[in-house]
Parts: sequence; structure tokens; C-alpha cells
Amino acid sequence: MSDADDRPTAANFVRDLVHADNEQGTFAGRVQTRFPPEPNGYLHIGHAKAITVDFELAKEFNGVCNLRFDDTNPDTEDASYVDAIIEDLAWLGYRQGEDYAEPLYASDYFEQLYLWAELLIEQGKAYVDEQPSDLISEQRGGYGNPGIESPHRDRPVAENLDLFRRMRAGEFDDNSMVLRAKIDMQHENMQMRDPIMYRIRAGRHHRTGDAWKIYPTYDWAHGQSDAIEGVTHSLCTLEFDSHRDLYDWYLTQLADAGELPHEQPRQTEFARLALTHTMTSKRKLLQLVEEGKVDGWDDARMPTLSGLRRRGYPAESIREFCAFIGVSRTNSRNEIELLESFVRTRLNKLALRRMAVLRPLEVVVTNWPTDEAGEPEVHQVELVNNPENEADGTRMAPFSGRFWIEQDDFRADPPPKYFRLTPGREVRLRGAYFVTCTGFETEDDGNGGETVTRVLVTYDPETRGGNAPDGRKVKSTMHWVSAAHAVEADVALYERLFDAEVPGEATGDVFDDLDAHSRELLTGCKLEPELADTPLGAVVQFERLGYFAHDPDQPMLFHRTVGLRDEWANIQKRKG
RNA sequence: UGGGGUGUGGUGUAAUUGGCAACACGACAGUUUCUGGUUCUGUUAUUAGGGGUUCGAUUCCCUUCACCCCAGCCA
Repeated sequence: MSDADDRPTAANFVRDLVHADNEQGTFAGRVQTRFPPEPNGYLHIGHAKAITVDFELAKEFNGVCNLRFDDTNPDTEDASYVDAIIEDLAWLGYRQGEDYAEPLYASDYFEQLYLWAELLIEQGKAYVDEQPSDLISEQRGGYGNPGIESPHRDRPVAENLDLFRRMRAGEFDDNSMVLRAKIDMQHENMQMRDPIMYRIRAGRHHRTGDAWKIYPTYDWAHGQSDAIEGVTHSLCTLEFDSHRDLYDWYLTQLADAGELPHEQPRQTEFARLALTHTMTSKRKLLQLVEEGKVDGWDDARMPTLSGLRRRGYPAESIREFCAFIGVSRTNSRNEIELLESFVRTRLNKLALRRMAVLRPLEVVVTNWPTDEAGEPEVHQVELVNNPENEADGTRMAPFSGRFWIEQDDFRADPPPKYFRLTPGREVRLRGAYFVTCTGFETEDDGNGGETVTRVLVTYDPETRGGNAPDGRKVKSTMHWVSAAHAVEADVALYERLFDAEVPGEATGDVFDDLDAHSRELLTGCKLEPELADTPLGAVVQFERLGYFAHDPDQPMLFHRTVGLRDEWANIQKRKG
């Protein structure tokens, strides 16, 4: 539960499992988890679920959750990703020194892992195989088909040891040989058909440099890293289900050899987060960045945490969303609208209300008074900063005889149920006056049609502040910005990056569903003067339009975080 | 094709030992409102299909079907 929102926290089968463990005295009531990203890309919304599952579970049971970089592949990893991950994790709400101690690295265990590998070799449980990788793959067999044992499978221990040591020493080329666990080439689980433990890589590792020529695979590194750190509950996503046998097998061998306690960490899998209109493959996200389809990892359309941050999503709303969707083993896809509802709920409470006109149309008040100098008078009107929070107070805004409204807020020929400004109709300008449309000017749009260039209105001086003394009502209250006082800004509007609910479903290629017009950049937008002081990165509500985030780097650039719910848009949609 | 996993409204998540299918998002209809926002109210499902046990089945049994994962020297 949160104070911003009383939607309940969903059930969580992992939590139930930990409760059961505690009742049975497993792990002596200790709970330790870990969040193990590979530093080969940026954290995204899918990671946010894993992060909250790992950290919040530990927190709930007064346990520990470490950040551990699963950095076992030098080819794809980079220190810059390590830094970005730490930063994004902190933004999400999990900070070094508060929520976890020092970041840990699988690469810190390379020596131990190596020693244990030698031990398995000595016990006849691992061997060096110098067959090419496609042959090894072929020999693995297929679903329902038998595997074929490698001709090197029964190589003498001494020879294995010698070769493995020379692998480490860098005597061999990449891909020329591997260390394999000797398990069972007929196992019905493919992961158990003599899996690879070590491969040779000449590349430079972001932390160990060129100290190592051989690198452990995920399977050989992961469970052992968990055990070294004292992890009790190793939580991961469903696709690792078939790896669990292997996870347990390695741990058992080491426990039997007296290297590890028999109380082993236990892997539990849960369904990964999937969202409609969203793609979270790190490889493909990288492709979007490299091909310039987006501005970068932190483009406001990206599902990365840095993208969502630029977009204006509050970190709290992401955490609340993750708590709400729960943890299960069901493959499912949440609607992006659900995430957005958490964003709106929180922003509705927090965001200051401001007025901004995105597509301006000029309005002239024909009966506006002038002062002694013959200049139009300027009236200061008071506006509420946030009707949801009185403590946010009020502000003053200038109003004069010329102002901007949205082009959508005037129709010369209004459709049914149109409440806004139209010839002969009176509307309220928020906090200012009632005005009545008396006419409009047009010009030839060059296509045989006409464009409205200016709207003429009269105002009722008795309605100052926005109320009529005679109590008469209007159908619409509109936002406005004084023409003489407006500040200008660029505003980016976003559609979904992928227009299909399930990107790639139709053709098999997610990039076919990429919306080429997912960003519309509006320039020359008219903002009320107060907005010039918006802190970088802050999110405000442009009244009647949506929530907008001031760019963290570029002043006077705003990103639409999410629109307001829009009943009028629904009415129009229904009419086709 | 062998193994593993999962099926509850448009969507996601619930439902003590078998006992009135609940909550939220969305949609729709109202209500409130100086934001077509917000608020509040109502409507929106017989639990993948078929059998069986039972007074009673989302829950137990049998069976059929659908979807997801596994044959990287990625994680």
C-alpha cells in the first residue's frame, strides 16, 4: 500500500514460499536475495519488476539484497553500463549504502570458480573438449533425440588438467576448446547434456582487464556466486526454469566435495514483465539506439528507466505498479495503460497546474479597456496551483486584451456536444473572465479551404475571477495564455513507439511495428510566464492537456509524460 | 518430436481445509467540478473445452485443447 494510492499489493507466491521456509526453519530464517544484471545495456521497465521483487522481498523479511553484476562475458560488457545501472537503480529508489552495500561482481569470484573447476576435473566430472562449437551443438541431439558423447569425454584427468591450465595461460585461440561438465548426454533436459563451463575469450574484461583468457558461463558462475555470497533465494525469470537442474547439480557436486554447505541457495522462477506496445529485448533496444531510431538509451520513448525518467514518470509510480501486478508464473502481458494509471494517480496529487497553449490561436477582446497611455490594461488574476493540495497555494498570471487559446478550443462550425468556444457562445477563461465569441477572421489555406486566423470576443467585466454575479453558468472553462506575456517553449508529444499491442506479432519483426511518427515536436508553444521558472526535470500539469516534464538538460523543452483522461477524445473516437 | 511450465472478464491479479467468483485498469452510463481532469455511484465473468466425485468444484480426479520455455562457447 502507498499513501498516493490505496490499490492493494498483489499476492506473491515467492513471499508465500519464504514464509513456508521460515516456518520449516530452512536457512534458519535468513533471507538473502540478489539483483544480478549483466552490464551490457541499460535497465528497463522489465528490470524494474525484478528489482522490486528482489529488494522488496528481502526488505520485508529483514534480509539482504545485493546488487551483483553478472559480468562473465567480456565481449558485450562495459564499465559505462555498470555506472548507468547503479545510477538508474538509485533513481528507482535502491541506493548504495542504504539499500545495498558495495556492488558485487561475479568477476570477483573468477579465481574461486577456477579452483572449483579444477576440482571437478580432478573428480572426473569435467573435461576439455576441442571440437568445434557447431559439432558440439549437433551432438547435443534434439528434443526427443539422443545425444552423442564427445570423443574427448573420457580424456584422462591429468590431460584435462594440463589443457585447462594452458587454456587459462592463453595458449589457445578463442573458440578452440571449452571445459565441459560431464553429466549425461542422454538427459531429457538439454541443459544437462554436458554443458559448457568455460570458454576462451581474448577480449578485455571491463574489470579484470586481460588477467583472464577463459571465462565462466552463466550456469557455472551464477549458482556458485549465489552460494559464495550466502544467497538463500535466487529469484529469476521463467526462461531459467530448465537451468535449475544444472544450478542444483553444480552446487551439489561442490557440497559433496565439502566445498560448500549442503544448505544450498534455491532458484525460483517467476514470469517476466511484458507490457503492451513495449519491447524490452536489450539487444533490440541497443539496435534502436545504434540505428538512430531513437535519440539514445534515455530517449523519452524508450522503456529504459533513464527514458522513463526523462519522460517524467515518477519512480514511485513504477514501484507501485510493480507491487500491484504481483509475482506469478503465468505468462501475461500487462496493458501499458495500467502503468500509466499509476503515473496519473501520483502526478495528479503532485504536479502543479499551469497553463500552456500548444497549438496557438489568437483571440482579441474587442471591448478590452485601455489605460491613460492608450495601452491595453493588464489585469493580474489568481490561479490555484493544485486543487488536490491546498498547501500548494496560488499564483498570479497576467491577462490582457490579446491571448492564445488552443486551436481545438474554437470551432466556427461546432460538432454535436462541443462545449468550447464557437460563434455566439460564452465560455469561461480559467480564473479570468467570461468571454463571448462575436466573430472570427479567416484566410485562404491554399487548398480551397479556409483557416481561422483570429477569433474575436467581448468580455464581461462583471465576471472577473471567473464567476458571474448573476450566477449564470457556462459549459466550458478553457485555459489561455496572455499574448503579451507568453514565454515560448518546444513541446514533444509522444505516441507509442510501437503501434502494435504486441510488437512483432504480425510479421515476426518488431521493427515492422515501429511507429515512424511516435514523436511530434511542437515549437513556438505559448506558456504562462510562471513556467519559465520550472526546475529542470520537474513535471507539471498543463491544464486540460496532460502532464509534461521539463527536460533534465535542455531548458524550455517539455515532454508529454502522459495525457489526461480525455472524455471528449472518446466521444470523437466513437463517432469515428 | 522429448522434457518443463501456464490457462479465471477486454487486461492483470485474487478467492481458508471444496461453500455467495473479489480488487484494480479499461470501457460504458450517471454524479461532482472554474480542467470534457478529479470525486463518487452503477454496469461490464458461471473460472480453456469435455467428463467424473460431491448437497456443493476456480479448488479434487480423468481427458482433450491452447499458449510459453529448453538443442549459444549469451545472460
